[in-house]
Amino acid sequence: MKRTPLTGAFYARPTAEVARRLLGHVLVSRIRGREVAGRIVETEAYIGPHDPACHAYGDRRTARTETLYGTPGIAYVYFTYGMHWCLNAVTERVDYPAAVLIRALEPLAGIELMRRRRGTVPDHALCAGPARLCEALGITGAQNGRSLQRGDLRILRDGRTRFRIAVTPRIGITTAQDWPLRFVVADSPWLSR
DNA sequence: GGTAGGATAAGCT
DNA sequence: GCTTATCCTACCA
Repeated sequence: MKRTPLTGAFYARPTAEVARRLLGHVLVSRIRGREVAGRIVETEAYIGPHDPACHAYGDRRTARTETLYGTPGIAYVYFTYGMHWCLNAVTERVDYPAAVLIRALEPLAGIELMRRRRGTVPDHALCAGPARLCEALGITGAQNGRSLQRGDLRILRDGRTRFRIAVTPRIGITTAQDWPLRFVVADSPWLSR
């Protein structure tokens, strides 16, 4: 079955809606010609200048956050805690800084390569966390600002699977801790926690 | 099963 | 100097 990329219009909508609707679709990495793929099972929304947990809170437009202000459907990849990369899909409209953090995948293809990249971890931890999935897929700052519709990183439509969605507060943040903006495939064994 | 502490650097005040 | 959209290991139960 042929899968096609989610279009720019898919991302040009309210961020929480994009976060919810990304669940079940497939993230494919073809970095350095090697294909690795997983189904998105956990996301979080970071919604613009009025969201205290968003990097662009207060409309802080800097070299780092510039990508968040870009075209919906590009990747925002940032570096944190001195050693980890995290992947987002930019949403809404140009000049409005919002994105969806991809927090966990169900591994679908290239699992041997994921194991080599991740080292000695059980399979359920291969892509269970935003930095873990970036390591498993080979994602770094080289992908920041790149389209998710073509090239090294793509998110492909897949509506075949049915599942229940659960909503919780976001993880690892210190402000706006009660905002229900984390979306998960309920009961998936591949979640970050 | 659980949690505390450390790694390690960009970006901010 | 302090914080951070994290992860791993060590240790305790």
